[in-house]
Amino acid sequence: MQDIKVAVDAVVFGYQQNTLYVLLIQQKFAGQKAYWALPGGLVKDDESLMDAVTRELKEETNVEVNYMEQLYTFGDDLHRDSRDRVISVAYFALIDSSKTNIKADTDADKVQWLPIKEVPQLAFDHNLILQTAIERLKSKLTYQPVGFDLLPKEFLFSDLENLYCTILEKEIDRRNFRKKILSFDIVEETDRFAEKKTGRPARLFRFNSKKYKTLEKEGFLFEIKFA
Amino acid sequence: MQDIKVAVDAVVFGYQQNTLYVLLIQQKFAGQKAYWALPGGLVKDDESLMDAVTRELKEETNVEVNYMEQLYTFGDDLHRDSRDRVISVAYFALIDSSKTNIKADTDADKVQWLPIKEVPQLAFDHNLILQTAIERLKSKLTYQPVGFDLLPKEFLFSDLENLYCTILEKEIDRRNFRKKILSFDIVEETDRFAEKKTGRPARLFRFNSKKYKTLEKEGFLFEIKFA
DNA sequence: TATCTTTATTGTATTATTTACACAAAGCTA
DNA sequence: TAGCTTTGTGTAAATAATACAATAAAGATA
Repeated sequence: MQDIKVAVDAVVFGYQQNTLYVLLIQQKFAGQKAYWALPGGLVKDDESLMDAVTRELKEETNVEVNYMEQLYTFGDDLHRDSRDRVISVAYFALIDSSKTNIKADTDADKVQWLPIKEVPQLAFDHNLILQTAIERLKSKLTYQPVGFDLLPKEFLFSDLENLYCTILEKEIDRRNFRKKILSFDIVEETDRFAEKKTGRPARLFRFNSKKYKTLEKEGFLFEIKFA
Repeated sequence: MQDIKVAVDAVVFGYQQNTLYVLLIQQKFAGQKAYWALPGGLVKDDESLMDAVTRELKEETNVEVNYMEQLYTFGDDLHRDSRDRVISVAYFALIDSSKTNIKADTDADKVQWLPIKEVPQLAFDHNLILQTAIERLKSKLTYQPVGFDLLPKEFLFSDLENLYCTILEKEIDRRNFRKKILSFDIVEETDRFAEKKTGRPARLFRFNSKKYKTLEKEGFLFEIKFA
């Protein structure tokens, strides 16, 4: 008789002002050291993996994401959870964090966005899961238009550019970047402008995901590379 | 108390003479219709996922692979196995099938290589798993040098070219393909030639995986694209 | 109101990469 | 030795990537 438990965990990324954030929770158990951890939990017998992670996210953080995909299943370390044999199917998710109301702290739980550069030691093997997710994000940014899922519906070109610079940790030539993105014909300008304090007003742009899906079916490949 | 079983399944690809094969098994159970299936089985409480799939492969098919990576975890269809709730962590593997002695058929089991174009309806959701693996193979071929794991240590350039044509289902310009591969400097010629019946003798080549790993660390990217 | 500061926007020349394309070389056979 | 078969090779044209700097728009300031 097999005795292995199945959990799901979610790495939810948010982006704001040149900083990439990850969503973490802290559950308080009497007498135990409280580690920050990825949201997640055990899968119920009658729910799909995807439903399980969606439910846990909602329960623990009140967050509903823009984009989610399976990341990797962690089950090679037999003692990744010191109590039982638990394998975790980890998910990778993106959200426009500016529009999200994360759950307020309760007596039992805390929830927060933490810059990925400031993530401390997490529970279980969650640092490894996070690291895997960061690599996935970096590589996905270059071959799928997932960056838009981290931004508001209408955004500035400079925001998009900074998002790429920040996450990929590279310098980008602004002219070439803009030329490249616009050549894909999946980002369109709106007639609105950002409210800013200083400098020339910046136009707001919008990602046309319908158009992207159409082009994708026709064989179009999104791809961003840098020198 | 959770009641979900954890299985592993392996999609093992082999290649020979312009044909991509997958390794399948058939287990005979009294009174049941016998479907072909991917090799795999339940994970033991004290073994890693990777160990489990390696063990099952050895036991069921006697095969040891050149390359293996986790593919995807199938657990969204609650009835993918009609008996119990089972999630399956699927693996993707490559092998030089010419050098492999697969297990001989027994009273209980059959094992065979089947061309992917001739795969019938399989057990459980194994057709879906296979399809996912084929897509992974196609995409990996273009950005990692995994094709070599399907070929003998020493191979003809025309074999490599045909492998790409066959799997990607595309035409390739021989000169440009050769130029591209050689430009990576990870394939070296040997001083040996193939024994052939007809035509100009063809030189044998070898993939230098150490060199590839070195270059990879320095930031080199393998990439093959076609018009 | 002229000037300064700040950020947004745009184009071109150079270089590198990708593509298209055809004929000679080597061995075998008749 | 003529013909068949498969291997092996180079160049020109087209396309894509890169490097690079001046102008536009608005508000702040003198």
